[in-house]
Amino acid sequence: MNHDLNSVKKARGYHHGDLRAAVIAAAEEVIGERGLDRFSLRETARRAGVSPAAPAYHFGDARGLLTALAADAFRRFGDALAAADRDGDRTARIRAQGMAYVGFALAHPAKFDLMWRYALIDREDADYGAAAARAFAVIDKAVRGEEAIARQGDIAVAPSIACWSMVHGFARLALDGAFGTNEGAAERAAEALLPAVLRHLDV
Amino acid sequence: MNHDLNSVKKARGYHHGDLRAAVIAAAEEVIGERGLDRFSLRETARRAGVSPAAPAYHFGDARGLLTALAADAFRRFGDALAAADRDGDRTARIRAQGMAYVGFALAHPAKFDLMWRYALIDREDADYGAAAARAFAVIDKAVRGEEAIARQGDIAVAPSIACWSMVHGFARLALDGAFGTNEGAAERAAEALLPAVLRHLDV
DNA sequence: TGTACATCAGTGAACGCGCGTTCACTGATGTAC
DNA sequence: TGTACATCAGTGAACGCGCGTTCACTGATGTAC
Repeated sequence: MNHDLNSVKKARGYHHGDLRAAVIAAAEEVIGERGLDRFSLRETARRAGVSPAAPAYHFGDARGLLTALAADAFRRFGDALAAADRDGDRTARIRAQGMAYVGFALAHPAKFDLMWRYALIDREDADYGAAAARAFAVIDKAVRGEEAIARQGDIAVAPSIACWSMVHGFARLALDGAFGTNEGAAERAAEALLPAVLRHLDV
Repeated sequence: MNHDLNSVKKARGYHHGDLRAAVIAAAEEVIGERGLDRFSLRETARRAGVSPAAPAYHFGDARGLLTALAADAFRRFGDALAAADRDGDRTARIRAQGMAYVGFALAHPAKFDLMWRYALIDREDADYGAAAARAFAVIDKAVRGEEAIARQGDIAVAPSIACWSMVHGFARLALDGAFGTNEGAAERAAEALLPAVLRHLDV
């Protein structure tokens, strides 16, 4: 267990062991602490304990690193949505997923920012695109159901987009302080307001 | 007519005439062309034809300028929402306003970004806060109606938040390329998809 | 099992950049008498 | 109406900063024989 951490700590010198993963983790730490707008590749390298040029070997440039991190974030996001899609009637499933959507955004604000900040990432990246598409597929499956998707295709996607829009908008507004800027205000708003808000979604 | 432009062009030298407005306009131009992430105070000063230190006289620092610009943007945004709130039944009014909401975001993407990017602005600024609050009040009035607001207060604000969340989320997703990244894809999505999406809002 | 050599995965110094802000200054304007 | 003087609204050079990237290099590892 904890193989990664050990290899990271021990294998000092020219060969790090798993620098790629270590740099991703460091980048996550940096944007988590300083916010996405103050991300820096040099600071990330510093935290990973390597020279400023080291990340380039694995990611090419800063954009490449952030794209990899965004893809990773989208995968975890999709997993969180899928995990929330448990048994129950359709309405309950959709609401549970909506709560999970907003919950992820509030728990990982900088990551959530990054996932959508196209100025900083390579939106043509296949890995990123696949992870993002999969997350939406999880929503679409809960809202329309697999048979309906197979039967209707993309034509009748409006209900899923409506659901997506509502939870995405709520999450963004909460993160952007629309429901208060005090410590924990967003979380309290999500708890107090989101269930009532989701009742106005008719799909 | 066109007094501003003339005074700007003629009054070269130590006294500009209306540098405050000129700097705001230049900043708007900069973020419109380069995107909010590449805003720069020096570039703004360059475009306004003044020294890099000039904006400080009116705005203190870069954050002060962006805050003033964001407040300005929120005022116009509120105006656009209010202008869309014409006669018709309640549902039609709400939908018209939703279209106006998304329309503004797509027409002024950088401004819309700025309005919510509080890493860059002073969220405690009274002018900004008032302009933002007024925009939401316009939505709330259309969704709940004036008497209901007076009667219920903030307790029953959920329908308005639901509406706000849905249109805000749709706008952000469209801007962030969720409906396609080609030229005009966001606009086409708004036209083709948004009316159908708004039908799933039950307030 | 030992050795030569290619390749991998880094180092760290250096480059040039544009940035936000400061500072001492000064030309233009407005006001009091 | 004229003049002294305070205040306003800028100038422009300079400072120091951290940044992303490049470059020549080198130690560690893996492979072929």
